[in-house]
Amino acid sequence: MQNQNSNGANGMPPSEPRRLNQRPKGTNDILPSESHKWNHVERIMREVCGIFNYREIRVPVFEHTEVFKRSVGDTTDIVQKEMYTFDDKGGRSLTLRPEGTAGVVRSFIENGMSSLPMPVRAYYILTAYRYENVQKGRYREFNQFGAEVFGAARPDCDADVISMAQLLFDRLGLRKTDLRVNSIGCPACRQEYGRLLKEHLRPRIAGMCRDCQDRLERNPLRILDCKEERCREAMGGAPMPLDHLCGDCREHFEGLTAALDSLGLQYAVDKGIVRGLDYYNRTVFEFVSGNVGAQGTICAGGRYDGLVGLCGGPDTPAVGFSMGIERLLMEMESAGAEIPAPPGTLLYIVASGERARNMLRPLVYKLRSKGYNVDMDMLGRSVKAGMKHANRQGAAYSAVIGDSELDSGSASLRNMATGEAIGAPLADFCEAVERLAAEAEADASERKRT
RNA sequence: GUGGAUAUAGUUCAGUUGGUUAGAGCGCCAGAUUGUGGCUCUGGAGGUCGUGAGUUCGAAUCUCAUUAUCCACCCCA
Repeated sequence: MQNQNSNGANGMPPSEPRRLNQRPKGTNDILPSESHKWNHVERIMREVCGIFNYREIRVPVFEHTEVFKRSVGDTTDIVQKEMYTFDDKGGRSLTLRPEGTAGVVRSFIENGMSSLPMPVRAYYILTAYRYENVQKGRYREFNQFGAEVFGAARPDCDADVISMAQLLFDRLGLRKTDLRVNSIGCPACRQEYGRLLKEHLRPRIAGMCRDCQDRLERNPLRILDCKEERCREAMGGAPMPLDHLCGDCREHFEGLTAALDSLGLQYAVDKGIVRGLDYYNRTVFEFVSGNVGAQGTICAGGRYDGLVGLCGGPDTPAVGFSMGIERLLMEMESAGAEIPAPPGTLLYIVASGERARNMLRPLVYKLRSKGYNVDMDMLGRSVKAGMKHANRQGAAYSAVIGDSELDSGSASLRNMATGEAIGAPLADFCEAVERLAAEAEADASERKRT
């Protein structure tokens, strides 16, 4: 068969020119027109974390593959089929982080943080990577915000962590997030529970889906999470982890609910919540909302008392959560949460003629170095087109400065909202602009108060 | 890994039973008598119709493959 075109032949991946301007599947550009939303959300996260005495931790985008295998769990889908794993040129197996906790725990151990005064509180805002099929609220590169507390075993601490997530939602304007809590017990009660569950399932397993048949031996807890109708039916009357906790775990869970009650937090006990990562024990919780398509879980967390020890550190209790920022933003969008607009242009100057441009260049820079958002024409547009651009850019004020202003030594500052213009001698133009800025600020804070 | 839908300008979309030079709104650029925005009017730029093959005298339109996007399952934030 003849093929004169070397690009895009049958079965070939997209041709090179096409790849050059197409982002990889499951990645997103955060455009200049929307980055202020991210900045807003991240700013509030940092504020709330500050209030709760968390400090930011930044960990590498990639780790030794073992770090994730060990902590996330060898049998999980994440490790088995979703990790971006590669060998570097030195033959080391590295993996792009599929979540945040593993790297934080590694760092906690490596940097001897267990000898710091407890509890150690840390938060992170990072990207994570999972090779999955893309759908609404689920991407291959995604952003996570998370918080971890090390060294506090009491259930109050679980409630403390949950209350931080709640305050964050409040401050982001999310009123309708449902908190669900559960306990999946410790390894001891889980072993006992696993036996009971298998007993319940053995006579019914034949009628259940393939996945659940596999799960029976590998990870029976996951069967609780299955959405297949026939499996849910078979699970009717099945024992639930929460009903078969050991004494200590029971006490811990009661301590948690008591603490949540005392904080006045609304929650529902949901015996069906399990976690997809192996490291959790005892407390697990989720914040759920219905506006992100099928991906309703906006925040998920729980306790992972065994993880630090499992990764080679001293036994250290820990709790934490993480949330997907993309999902959070979708949720805010549909909840109509207010997101403040980015700061706009105070003054846009239309420069007419080379003489004016030369005079204005340092003037604009001087105003900018004082902190004012002042802009001038960069394209040599006509006065009319320049005004049009000032309007589109949302400038509060505009000024036209050309030969006649230079000759008369005076320009006028035009209020773009009202159309009125006030005179400003070029000799103290900066002072006039500063006065306008002060007024605009006063107006803004006035408006905020009412 | 599985299933469904979709792919035409920067963007949102039209495009008849296959027929000549593929259109519109918005956006962008420019103009509507001297150097002043928003409204209106006029003009302009911008498209190998996702890619590759096939059927046909002729394909944006029909067939197949492929890639991508969206949604759902699985799983998860």
